[in-house]
Amino acid sequence: MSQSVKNQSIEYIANVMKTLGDQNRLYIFSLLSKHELCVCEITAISHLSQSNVSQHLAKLKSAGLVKERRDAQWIYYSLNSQKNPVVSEIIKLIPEPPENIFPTASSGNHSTCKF
Amino acid sequence: MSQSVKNQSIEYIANVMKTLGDQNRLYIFSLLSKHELCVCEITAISHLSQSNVSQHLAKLKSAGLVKERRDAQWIYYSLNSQKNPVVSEIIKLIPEPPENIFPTASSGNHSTCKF
DNA sequence: TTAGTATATTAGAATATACTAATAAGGTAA
DNA sequence: TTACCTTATTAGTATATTCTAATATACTAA
Repeated sequence: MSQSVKNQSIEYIANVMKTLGDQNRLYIFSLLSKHELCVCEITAISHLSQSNVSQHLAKLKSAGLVKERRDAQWIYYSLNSQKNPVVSEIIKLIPEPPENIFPTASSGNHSTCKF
Repeated sequence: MSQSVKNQSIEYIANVMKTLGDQNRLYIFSLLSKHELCVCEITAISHLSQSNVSQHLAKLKSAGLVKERRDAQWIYYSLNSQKNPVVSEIIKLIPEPPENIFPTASSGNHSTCKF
């Protein structure tokens, strides 16, 4: 914890809590705590609609909790742990998703998104 | 951390986050992290209505975050740190309220609630 | 008992949220 | 270019939330 979490304003912490206070968003956050994932992978794992996943990711991003990286058609999301000290503290609070729900390396070549 | 926070279900953690994802409730939670307070004290410090404070406290209690203790007319609320391992983890995330907003011991004799 | 104080509950209005369906936008590859 | 894939955005609906105002409940003390 290089920069103290406690230096954040209560307004910001409340916004983080509100953002993660939705079951589906917290679940997406927990997925990203284990692996960087593209939107279609999250959509497949979560059984939410693509539109819904996209909207949840936008809120997570707006709260400074995730970052994105484009690779061809795919946009990969991951937690913003490096820049945001709150993220690593939150990770300690949430249960880890089972590893077997994630696509395997062999299935993840993205010739087409079949997840 | 005698009992691990990570053993809690993601549904429960989401509900805790949702409960604390309101600025006013998070503020009340932060007040209680420093002092046990009765409803009229919280009402005075927070500048919220008595009804509103009561409703927020009911939600905090329903989420297992606070407990109450009656003393004559007054009901004192405090954090449920002993029974709920999540509480002490959350405390680490939130900024501390300034000490000078709390009623002093001399003003707190409750001959009438003048806070 | 009655009056007064502290807290909880209810009803209702205004606002915010999550979701679906449809469409737009950005990129790839033939 | 066109067809296709991935992601984002928009509009609209259903539901949830926060707050105020009014009232009810619980306790104390005269």
